[in-house]
Amino acid sequence: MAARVDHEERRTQIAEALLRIADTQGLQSASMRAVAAEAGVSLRLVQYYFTTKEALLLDALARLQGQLQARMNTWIAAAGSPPTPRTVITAILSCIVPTDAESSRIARTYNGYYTLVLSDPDVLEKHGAAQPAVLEGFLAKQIRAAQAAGDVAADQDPEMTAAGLLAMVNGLGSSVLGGQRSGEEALAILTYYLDTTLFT
Amino acid sequence: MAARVDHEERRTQIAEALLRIADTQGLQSASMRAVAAEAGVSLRLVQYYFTTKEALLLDALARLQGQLQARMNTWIAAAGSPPTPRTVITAILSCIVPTDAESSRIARTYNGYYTLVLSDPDVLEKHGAAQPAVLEGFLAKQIRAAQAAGDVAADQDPEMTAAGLLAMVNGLGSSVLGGQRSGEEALAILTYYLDTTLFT
DNA sequence: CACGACATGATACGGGTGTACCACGAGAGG
DNA sequence: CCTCTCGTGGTACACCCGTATCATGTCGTG
Repeated sequence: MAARVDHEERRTQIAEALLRIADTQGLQSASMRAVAAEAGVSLRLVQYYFTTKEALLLDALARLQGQLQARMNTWIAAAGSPPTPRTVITAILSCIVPTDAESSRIARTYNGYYTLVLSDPDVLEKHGAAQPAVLEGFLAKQIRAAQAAGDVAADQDPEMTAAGLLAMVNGLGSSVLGGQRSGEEALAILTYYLDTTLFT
Repeated sequence: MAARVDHEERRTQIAEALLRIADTQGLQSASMRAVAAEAGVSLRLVQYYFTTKEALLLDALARLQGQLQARMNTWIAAAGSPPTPRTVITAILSCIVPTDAESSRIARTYNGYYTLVLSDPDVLEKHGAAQPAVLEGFLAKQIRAAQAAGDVAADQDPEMTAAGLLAMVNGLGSSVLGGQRSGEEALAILTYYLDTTLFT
């Protein structure tokens, strides 16, 4: 009944099902059985390809991270060629705000993982990369470049500004997910800040 | 065995136990049984004073909101007399950032409720007040007053600025809870922004 | 051709969850 | 004094969870 099968393909299929459930019903609803049903396989198979639930969650998180990274690259590339620090900064921040289906999905799911980490910080250690810190560093570097190009006032501290900016985008995302405002409104608030007080 | 008893007192005792668990173990760990044990009463009593779990959650949320409101009032009062728009704005935003035990507790618990709302938006409707919107309005009013006092540049849009500011504080709180930085660092980022680019 | 590893199915186990039900003692109202 | 309601305890029910176990069919390999 069972020929040799591509493990990676199956793992992708199952992990994607997990992410789909996390998007539509929240990460807390992503039980082994629910994932199995969503992926169209038996519960046993989920256990077979990811021995434990934690392993499944960690694997799916890595994929989610990759998806966000890919989205950022796309947005940066689409922002203009050649890319200037200003367009890169705008692209990075704008592509996080949940304005379309994909960014909403990513934001929702990331939030689920965030809550998970809050209740069990060990997960964060088992999962190697500390993505927010490196993103923040990258953003700070771009701000510094923008200062060199004269697009940002020279007396702005790049690290402080990057941290504040990322926090703001994150908070805007939360408000959209919570239904307080639309994605477009959130994007408008971000753009207003960028054009009015960050860039000269 | 049971004399007539003060219902409100018992309800407070139980709801506070719920909030204590939400702080230390996360809202998802606040089961009926866990709350009963924490409050030192039997499971039956939790059912008796709050018929359903949803009612308990809603009641505790209202109390949490009251606590945050009280904290804000205290901080505003402590910020200086007479209060100027500038000190009020600084106080409101600073008292949200999780720098001490109480603000950490409030932030953590609010985040738990936020996640709950994401997976079941009906809860938000049953619970009347939309606190973020009114807080944002109040902040916008203070910014407008600060503009009149010459503390904020006149060409800043008060609503946009208030929304961005609140989002930033919210995002900073998340980063602290997630262990990305300390409360002091977050407060420093906020203060830097306030003193360097919001206030003249 | 046979054997052993791989892939899959069905199901059981122990535990946790919210809610419902039944019983019973103590005090208040007639 | 009797009765009835209030406060409380204990426990049962139905369901969901993650994980473990056993069985079985199919293939690649010797």
